[in-house]
Amino acid sequence: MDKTSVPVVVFWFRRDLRLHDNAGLNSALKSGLPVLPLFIFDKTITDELEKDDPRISFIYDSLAKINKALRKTGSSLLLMQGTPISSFVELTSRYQVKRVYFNRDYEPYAIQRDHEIKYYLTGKGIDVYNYKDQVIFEQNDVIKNDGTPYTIYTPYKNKWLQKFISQKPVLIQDLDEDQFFNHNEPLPDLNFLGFRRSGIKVVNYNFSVLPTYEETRNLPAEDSTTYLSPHLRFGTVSIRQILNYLGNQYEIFRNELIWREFFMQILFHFPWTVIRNFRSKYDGIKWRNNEDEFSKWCEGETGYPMVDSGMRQLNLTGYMHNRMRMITASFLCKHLLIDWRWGEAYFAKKLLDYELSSNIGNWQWAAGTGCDAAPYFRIFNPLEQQRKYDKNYQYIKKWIPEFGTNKYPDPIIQHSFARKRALEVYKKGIEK
DNA sequence: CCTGGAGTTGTCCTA
DNA sequence: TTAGGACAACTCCAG
Repeated sequence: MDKTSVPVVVFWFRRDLRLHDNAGLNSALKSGLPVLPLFIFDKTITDELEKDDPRISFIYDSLAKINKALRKTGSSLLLMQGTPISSFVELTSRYQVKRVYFNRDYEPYAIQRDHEIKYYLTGKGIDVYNYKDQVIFEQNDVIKNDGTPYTIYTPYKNKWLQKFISQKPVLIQDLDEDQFFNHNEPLPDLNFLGFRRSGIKVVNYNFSVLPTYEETRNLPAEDSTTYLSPHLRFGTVSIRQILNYLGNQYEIFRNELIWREFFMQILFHFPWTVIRNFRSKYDGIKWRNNEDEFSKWCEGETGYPMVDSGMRQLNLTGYMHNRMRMITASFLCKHLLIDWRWGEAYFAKKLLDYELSSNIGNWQWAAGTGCDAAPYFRIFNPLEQQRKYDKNYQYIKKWIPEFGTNKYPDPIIQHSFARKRALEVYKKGIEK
């Protein structure tokens, strides 16, 4: 194919699937050259997923929306498939690419990928520009006075807020629609790309629950969470716009957004925690790792309704209420003594909002191995949690239709026995 | 360098 | 019925 004669700059969409308030895209549009919008279905990632993974469907739908808006400007999205490097080899052979723009991503794989792409492009004389977009504060923006990263949430949050409040209000920029590259690339359909549509759907986020969020956020039956997380994961919303919208209200909810950035900077500074305990002190724990018990946990067949209901919500919808995530995770690590990495991997496969940094951080928290983690002797009692947070069995009955009949299994383990055993195994694991 | 206060989300037992 | 301490001491962080 002949190289088009028009010089272009490329904006590479990754986890920022929106046209509005997109830092890298806005800068590309100001470059003075027409912007070619690009998305790559990265084989290294998608080959590990099921063909009908609901997250692929969501990405595709988000891209289709972007494409529809681009069509009105006389442009369209270029969708490629393969490894990022092979895609850029092809792209630079087809277009006169002058610059490539993208937003920064802090996961170990992404850092490595972006490094390689930048090396390849700059070698061809193409300039690469990247931007902070998915967080308010990244990397070393919020660090201690001695220059090292925080590992405890509360002081991190205090510094985060101090910086956030003292910075100038963020201006949300309008999109310059005349600056897109004029072309007409048809968007291939999902099946053509080798995927199938999933029955599981990402729902829209809902801020109408915020006024009661503080009182009801721990009651899974109330369903009073925002469902914002998958949108933050894939960047269909802008974190700046959300914080602008919140203002000084809804402090408890805002804290959750700060947790997100806390764990992102933990992963950035301590990438090895993806596979290793944050605190090596806990490396000696002898996990039982019983496969039969693990699959019962996965399927929601442990006989503990407060565990099983959460797992079934996850399996059926791709969501799990936050309170249930804590209970199911604690049960796996403490009651069953199964390595947190097994649970982490299962959540990674199933959660629509799966975010490496939060998943690792929170699983290590539940296991007691993480930074700022729950003390190991803090063992959730699923019955106590039910009395506190689902006392009318509303949530349980919603997700376990056979609850209360003889079809529902007996508990696979007795609580007081499991509790004692966990205390012993942990204690032994941390002995010097 | 030293010091003291604090640390997301619990549970169980005893008085 | 309810309040308080034990769980086990440790590390982090600011002054």
